[in-house]
Amino acid sequence: MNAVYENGKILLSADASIFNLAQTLECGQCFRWECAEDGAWHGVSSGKALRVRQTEQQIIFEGTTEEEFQTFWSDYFDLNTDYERIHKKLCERNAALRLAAVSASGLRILRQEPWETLCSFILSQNNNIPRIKKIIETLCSCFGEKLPGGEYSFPSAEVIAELSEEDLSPIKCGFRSKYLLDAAKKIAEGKFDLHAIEMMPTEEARKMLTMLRGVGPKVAECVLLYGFHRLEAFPVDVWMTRAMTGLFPGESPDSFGEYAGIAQQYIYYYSRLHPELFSGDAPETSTSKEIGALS
DNA sequence: GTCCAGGATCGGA
DNA sequence: TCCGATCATGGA
Repeated sequence: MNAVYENGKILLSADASIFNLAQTLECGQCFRWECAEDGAWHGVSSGKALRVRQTEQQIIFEGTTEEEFQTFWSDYFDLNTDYERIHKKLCERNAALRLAAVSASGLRILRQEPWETLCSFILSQNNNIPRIKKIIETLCSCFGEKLPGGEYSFPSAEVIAELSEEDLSPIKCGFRSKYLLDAAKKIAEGKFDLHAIEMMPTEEARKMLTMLRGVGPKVAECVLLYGFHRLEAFPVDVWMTRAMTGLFPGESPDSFGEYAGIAQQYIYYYSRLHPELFSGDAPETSTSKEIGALS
């Protein structure tokens, strides 16, 4: 993708069918992006704040520099991966996956910071997205560092490791606080090397992550996919279970191949877009008939 | 009041 | 190995 620097902004030529901000930032992979009334998205990652918005032909990045864009945001938004090719490949699998894929063709898997991703998905268990976002926002404003623009960074493992359950009570994360503290202490004390996951085969990385308390199969898959960009990871939550039953009856999650994680995001996005189709007592609609006709 | 949410853990069958 | 209860919290 072609990016030019102009008047303090980065202008990236991109069609929404290839890079769609709303699809990317609202698909449940990240929790620190908010859309303002003017349509611009505001977010923070690795202690850097950004405003970004989408027009007909462009993605416009503001509040960053050319240097920071090239060395950080370009990687964060995974601009060097050819999603057009992957999307096409997944569309060829079958009609059900094509249905999901076309609903989210501009979705990209962000390359998020592993520690923040681990914490976020520990906090996600048995919880809903609006509340997860609220908890993380409060965690950052209470214990993160204030950035020049007034935003807060995500607190490091070392900072959280020094806290008690009582210290964490304002963030109202309930029973998850002990999991958060346990992970922070193990990592801060060097008993768990999160950085080492980067070099591990995915299967070994899975086992390693689930050794942390509060990290089961689902959370581990999310950390692998969103924090370590293992595109073969395939998280299954209650939404995915319903969507799999409806769209891919009898099929195993590991039948989706090397880009299973992206397929999973298409399916997840599609199921959230049409919750009525997978609720069990769905009324008969043209789309549900279409789904029924697939199998 | 009940049910549910990007689940994991625990004890008992 | 499998299954159900339980875990905080808040919105629907």
